[in-house]
Amino acid sequence: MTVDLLSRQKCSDCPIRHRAVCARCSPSELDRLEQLKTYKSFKAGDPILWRGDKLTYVASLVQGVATLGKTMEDGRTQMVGLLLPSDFIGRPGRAEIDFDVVAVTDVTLCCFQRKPFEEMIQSTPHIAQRLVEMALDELDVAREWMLLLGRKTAREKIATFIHMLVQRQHLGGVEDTKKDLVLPLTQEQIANYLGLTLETVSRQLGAMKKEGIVHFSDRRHFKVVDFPALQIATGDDSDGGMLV
Amino acid sequence: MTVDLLSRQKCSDCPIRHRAVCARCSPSELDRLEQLKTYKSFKAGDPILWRGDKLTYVASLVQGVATLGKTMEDGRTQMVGLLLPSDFIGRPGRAEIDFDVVAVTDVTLCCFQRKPFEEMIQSTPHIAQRLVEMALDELDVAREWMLLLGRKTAREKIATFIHMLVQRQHLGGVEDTKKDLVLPLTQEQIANYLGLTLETVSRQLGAMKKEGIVHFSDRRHFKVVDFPALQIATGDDSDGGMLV
DNA sequence: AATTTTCCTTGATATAGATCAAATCATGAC
DNA sequence: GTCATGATTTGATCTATATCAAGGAAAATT
Repeated sequence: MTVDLLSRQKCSDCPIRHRAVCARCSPSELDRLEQLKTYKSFKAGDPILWRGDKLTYVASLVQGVATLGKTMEDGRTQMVGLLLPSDFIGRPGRAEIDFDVVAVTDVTLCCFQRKPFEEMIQSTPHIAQRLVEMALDELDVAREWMLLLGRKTAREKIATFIHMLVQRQHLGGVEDTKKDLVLPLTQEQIANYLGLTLETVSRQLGAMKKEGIVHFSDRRHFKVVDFPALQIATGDDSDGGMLV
Repeated sequence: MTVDLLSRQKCSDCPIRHRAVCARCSPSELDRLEQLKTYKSFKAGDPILWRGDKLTYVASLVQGVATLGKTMEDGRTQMVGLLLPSDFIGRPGRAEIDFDVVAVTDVTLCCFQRKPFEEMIQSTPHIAQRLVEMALDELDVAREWMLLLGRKTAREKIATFIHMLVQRQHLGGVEDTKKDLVLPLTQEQIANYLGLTLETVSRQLGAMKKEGIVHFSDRRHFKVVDFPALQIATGDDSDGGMLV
């Protein structure tokens, strides 16, 4: 799901009230949700959920970064999603997940017990509708990533990854182009996200620094210096997927 | 979404009544859906929807096979989904799709105008819930495919693809193992689905024939001779992703 | 400050799968 | 039945990326 930092700002407490389920909630519905709400914290590196875990709650990510990953028996791993603040974890109507959720940085979740949450959905169609939309958004992201994994070159993968970070971290203002962006993952994690090895990630990132497309102030903070070049390097249509 | 051929059999007319939205519909709700229903046919090779098309209807695939695909400017294409009978096309709450839907064989769709369909959802929460479940099912499939595209070898990809066809075409009975299965795609299409080239698909399929894992009676019909070997070749956990 | 650990870089080499090229095989059209 | 068109097979070669290996830089821990 796309982060909508603007709407998140409306609520310093819990973004779920604005983005995930509550955009059209009445005061009484918000009250009910408020009562279900609890918080959980995880340290960087902690597993949040393992594959096969029973899902006893659904949650909204309030702070930090987490990854969704799948691992094969021999250790090969593929990340299948990246969770940033305001993203939603959970499968209403499903008891289990079949991937791991891991905290990359310290993470705070705003949790709702699954059962009462599902009961609430039954009586509030607009929440169910919102959940359909969110699931479809995620599906679009997953499919975009399938194109990346199946057909893009290493360079295009890295460029697309950076481009995505820009999209998800910008508040929309042009001013923000000047601010440093956060690279929330190690290069090994990026590799697992892009279906590459860490060496290839290092080499490609190195090349993009040399070519003056991006600039790193330190390992975790960077700026896009040449945005048009970045966009071209993604291999995507320049129109960004909008209608012709 | 997984094909559920068993439930499809309950209705020779339109599978959507049983699978996609109507499992828990009351007679009056079914009547309303009946009134919205129209059929559309497409010839093999016809585009059903182009990227950027306005979605005026949602639909259930009644007959045939269709693919969801993304194409880059330079012609590289990646399939992001395969539609078999009883699968659902459409994005309630979304006006556009950002991939192409193409009929691989002759296709019959059972269509519902999007607007009235969405209005109906508003008043029937269980349909919305069903749609959430379907979207989450699709998401699981997409993520499984991300692992395949990002980390599996050519051999594992082909084996997984065959394995998936078996899963989706079997009615569940052991007897069916004896019957021939349909390979609905050309090798080029398989390549685009697996992020490979057609030559690699041909070579790997050839090898699996030689090794006696599969047997082709003709180009489009095959049997799995050595199912355990197939399963091992997929690279997946033998427990099939069930809980530990 | 020293030490350990984790992360990143760089080089040399190997290889799976892509690419290029040509037959051969089906299948439907006429 | 012949032709034409697309689908498949097979071989030779190439190349992007993986793999193996080692050193260096930053961050965390003592």
